[in-house]
Amino acid sequence: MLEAAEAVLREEGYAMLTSRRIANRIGVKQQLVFYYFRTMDDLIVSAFRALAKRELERLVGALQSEHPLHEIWSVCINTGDARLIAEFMALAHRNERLRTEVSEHIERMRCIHVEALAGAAKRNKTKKKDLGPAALSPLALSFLATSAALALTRESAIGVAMGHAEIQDLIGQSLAALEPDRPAPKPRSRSRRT
Amino acid sequence: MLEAAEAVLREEGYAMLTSRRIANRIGVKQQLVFYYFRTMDDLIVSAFRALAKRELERLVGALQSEHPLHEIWSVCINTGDARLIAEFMALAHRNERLRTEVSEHIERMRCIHVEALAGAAKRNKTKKKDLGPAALSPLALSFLATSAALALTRESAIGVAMGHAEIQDLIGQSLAALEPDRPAPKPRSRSRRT
DNA sequence: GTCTATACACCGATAGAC
DNA sequence: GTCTATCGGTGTATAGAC
Repeated sequence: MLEAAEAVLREEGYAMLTSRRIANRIGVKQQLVFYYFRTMDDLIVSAFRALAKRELERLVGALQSEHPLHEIWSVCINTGDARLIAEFMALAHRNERLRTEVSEHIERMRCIHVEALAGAAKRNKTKKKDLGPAALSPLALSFLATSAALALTRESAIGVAMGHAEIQDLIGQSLAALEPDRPAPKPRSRSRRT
Repeated sequence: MLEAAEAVLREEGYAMLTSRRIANRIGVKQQLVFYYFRTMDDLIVSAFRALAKRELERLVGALQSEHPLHEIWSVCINTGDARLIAEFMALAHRNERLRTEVSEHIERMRCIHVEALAGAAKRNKTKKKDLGPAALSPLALSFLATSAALALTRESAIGVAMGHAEIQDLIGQSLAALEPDRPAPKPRSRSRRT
């Protein structure tokens, strides 16, 4: 049922997140939604909690990989699509409980990023001067990287690509500098400049 | 009328952007909305166009100031609040005409940013090595700065501040490096770390 | 231009049978 | 747990008088 809610949110937007549509999607009656969730607000908060839990699990999974920084970036850039995030953000502005959930989730994720970056920096105290733009504090780096990842997915979703290739290259180089035991340097297909 | 629509969008979200609410706000009957705009979709597109025009005018105004880069950053960071942007982004995912308007607006703004940064870089070819993280291509710099500005306002709107002070410092230093004829180096009030 | 009147669909939520 | 029945409210949109 939360899956159905998430699908409606992603595909049709929060204005269409109604008890009837959710019920239809799983083949039950509309009133049953109010048996499991007292109000639509409760449902929304639960749906976000499920999404946040999933994302957190992906992130801790990435931490245990051989190249955690590369994995974390992959999680950021392949995050549940931009539409869903946009819907939850818009909802969070007017739903106090959701707002709290979202901000706590962001802070939790950022803490994990910072720890991973700090760990990589410690393992990497040799020749600091070759890091280039990656020579920032873990906190600043985490913020910039997640901002860029969100902007990349958001703009891709609406058909903007200007500068994306440059940013992908930049991130790739920074990752290689921070986590040098290279995991297959795949050749980059240069997307067109706009 | 477009002002009323924007106010509803900002304050109540796109689900509440109805002909009745807009009409109420300006003291007319609901049906009059459909006299000026054939459908609600038309109204939404017109409302975004008005916002985009306003933003563009602010930006070209900033270009003519004495410290264009500092002014442009000020425009980015004081952009129409995060809620409104979130609503238009969510709408753009399911409204083809709005999607086109939004992506064209983003590209237009980015082009202007790039030109301003390229101009500053040309005026600034002395000692490139002190630029720090600001020694990136104009395109990459523009992308990172706007991403960061959006993330700062978005997170502030929902009560997240982790890392914001660091990023503001970083931007401030980069601006000072790129546009050194200093415009009153105001002392930064250090916000609490979270 | 602005209004009245109106059609018709959908919404959240409750009460109560099975 | 899932259903039927039902409430009052709100939505987009059209037709037509003034």
